[in-house]
Parts: sequence; structure tokens; C-alpha cells
Amino acid sequence: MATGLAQRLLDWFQRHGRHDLPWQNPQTPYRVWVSEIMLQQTQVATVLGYFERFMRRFPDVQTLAQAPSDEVMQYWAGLGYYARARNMHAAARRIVDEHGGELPDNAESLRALPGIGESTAGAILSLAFGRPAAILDGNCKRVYARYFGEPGWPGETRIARRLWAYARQHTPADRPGDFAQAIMDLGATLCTRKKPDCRRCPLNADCRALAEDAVECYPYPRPKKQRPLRQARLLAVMDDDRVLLEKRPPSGIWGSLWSLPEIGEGFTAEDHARQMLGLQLEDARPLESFTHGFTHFELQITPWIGRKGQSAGVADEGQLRWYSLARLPGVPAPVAKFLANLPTRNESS
DNA sequence: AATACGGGGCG
DNA sequence: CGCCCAGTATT
Repeated sequence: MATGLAQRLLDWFQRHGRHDLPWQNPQTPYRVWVSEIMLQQTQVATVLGYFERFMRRFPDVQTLAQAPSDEVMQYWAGLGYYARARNMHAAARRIVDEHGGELPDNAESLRALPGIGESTAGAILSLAFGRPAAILDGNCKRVYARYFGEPGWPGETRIARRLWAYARQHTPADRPGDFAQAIMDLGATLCTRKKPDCRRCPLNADCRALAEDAVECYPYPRPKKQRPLRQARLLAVMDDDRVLLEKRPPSGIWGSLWSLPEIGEGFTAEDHARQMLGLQLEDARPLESFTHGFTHFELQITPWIGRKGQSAGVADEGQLRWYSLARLPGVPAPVAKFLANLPTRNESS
């Protein structure tokens, strides 16, 4: 009988796995947690720089819990999925209040924290606490789908359940953390989506997909849909080199991030400025539109620009703030790019 | 059970 | 340019 899947992965990991990722040295529960949240839907190479900066500013749960949310969001700006940062900040405060500042070491308590689902709980338990908990991220799904020749799209509940069953079944009681890291490393370095290096794979002896000579057919891809086009007008009210930003609501696009105010549908720029921002807008004019792609739709943004006239009543204080163009808070990437290309002196021909 | 959430990387 | 990536929360 051949060596089991777990043992082959563990042996391979010892020689060829990644052992020098920042969150592995030292591999504390807090660092594992932060890295896992950052790594949700975000690749390792992108996370590296964010993780180091984040750790320098928020070295432990207490520091994170006490930090103003604007600053947490600022350190997250550019990573996307901003609900992750909002949830993590709220979770840090609950960890301080309810768990004495230490991450809980059981699945139920971890799952109760905002932003921690089944897989992230499993990652924290196995990687940081050495508990035999299963994980199932994109890498694992790909490895299992290929090794077991699992047909179907993993986004389908029925398929996901089968993959979770494989994961639980094969997670070893001994060295579960190494196993979790091993299967993710295999998916990231050999069992890649395109051009997998099956020759070097420790599972190539009995991989179902390889036997079928159809490795790249697994996992079955997401059914493609075409993305609808939405439109938005963003308003840049200038006061010399300062611009008025608005904190967006916690949910929805760019949640909790500072951004240019969005002109309400059916309102002129001037009306919106007067009624929602509490100021007169002068010399308002549209600039060239640009399109930003999201996962589920495309957003055509038409930026409007104008100068601040006199204030016209009480605006929504707290959600509105003036910022120097040279010292912006974390703003969405396309907005940051647009603002960066504005002439510093508000000049019109 | 399906959908929303986002930016970066890559061929 | 299309597709994917260390998933979770919401509906």
C-alpha cells in the first residue's frame, strides 16, 4: 500500500514547502489571523508588503483594537474587500473584551468572530494552535479536485461539501499545521491553475486528473456571466489644494473608505453640493469618464470638478472632511489615481 | 442557495 | 482582456 496523501504532502513540505513567509516567523495566533484575513481572495505576493506595514503599526491585538477605524482602513486601502478590515477591527475589540486579548483556540469561538468562517478558523487552529482542523481555500480545492478527479464547479454547494469532506478526512491529527501549509504550498507552487508541474508533485502516482491527462480541466471553472455596466458621477469639490471627501457607508462598494462624494441620481452637481454637502458649488464641469471593473459589474465613473463657494448650511459633519491632495487618507485605487492626475493648481483654460 | 464584495497578477 | 486568487457575510 502506498504512503497516504497526508504523509506524502508532509514529506514534500519539509523539503520543498515555504518556511520563510513573514507570518510564519514568528507564527503567533495574531499574525496567522491577520495574514489569513489579508490572504482571502488576495495573492501572497500582494499581501507581503501590506502585512509588514500592518504589523509595524498594529503589532498586537490590543494595538489594533485601540486604533481608530480610519487608520485601520488606511492601512488596508488597495487590498480590496474592505469589509475584511472592518470585521477584523471589530473582532479585535471583541477579542480584547471577551477573550482577554488572546485569540480563542476553539472553532466555535473563532467562528463567532466577524470575518472568520470555516476555513479561516481551521487555518488559525491548525497553523497557530496545532489543532487538527481542516482548511479549504482555493489551493486546497484545486489539489483535491484534481487528486480525486472531482467534477463540477466548487462554487456549487454540493461540490463544496464533497471537497470539505476530503479535507476533513485527510487532515492528520499529527502536524495538522504543516499539513495545512503543505497543501496550500503545493497548490501555490506545483499544482497551479495553469501549467502545473506534475512531474515534481508528490501526489502524481495516483492523481486522478493526471491519470486522465486532464489536469487543467479541474477544478471546473465558474460559469461565465457578462457583467452589467453601472454609472456613477463623483464630485471633486476643490478649495485650493484641498478636496472634500466623504466616508462611504460600511456596506457596499468601497465600504467605510473615504472617497469622492457620489452625486445622487437625478441631482445636478450643484444641487447635490447644496443639499447633501452644504455648500455652494462654482464652475462645476464634468471631466473625462473612465471605467473601473469590479468582479460583478463595470462602473463607468464620470468625475465632476468644481470650486467651493460659500457654505450653505449644515452638512453631514463626521462623514465629510477636507483633505490636502498631498495628504490623502486611504481612498479607492481608481479614485486615488484620478486625484493624483489632477493639476495641483485648479487651472482651467 | 445564490450573490456581493475589489484590486492585482498573469498569459 | 478574461480569469483567478490563503472566503465570508448577506439576502
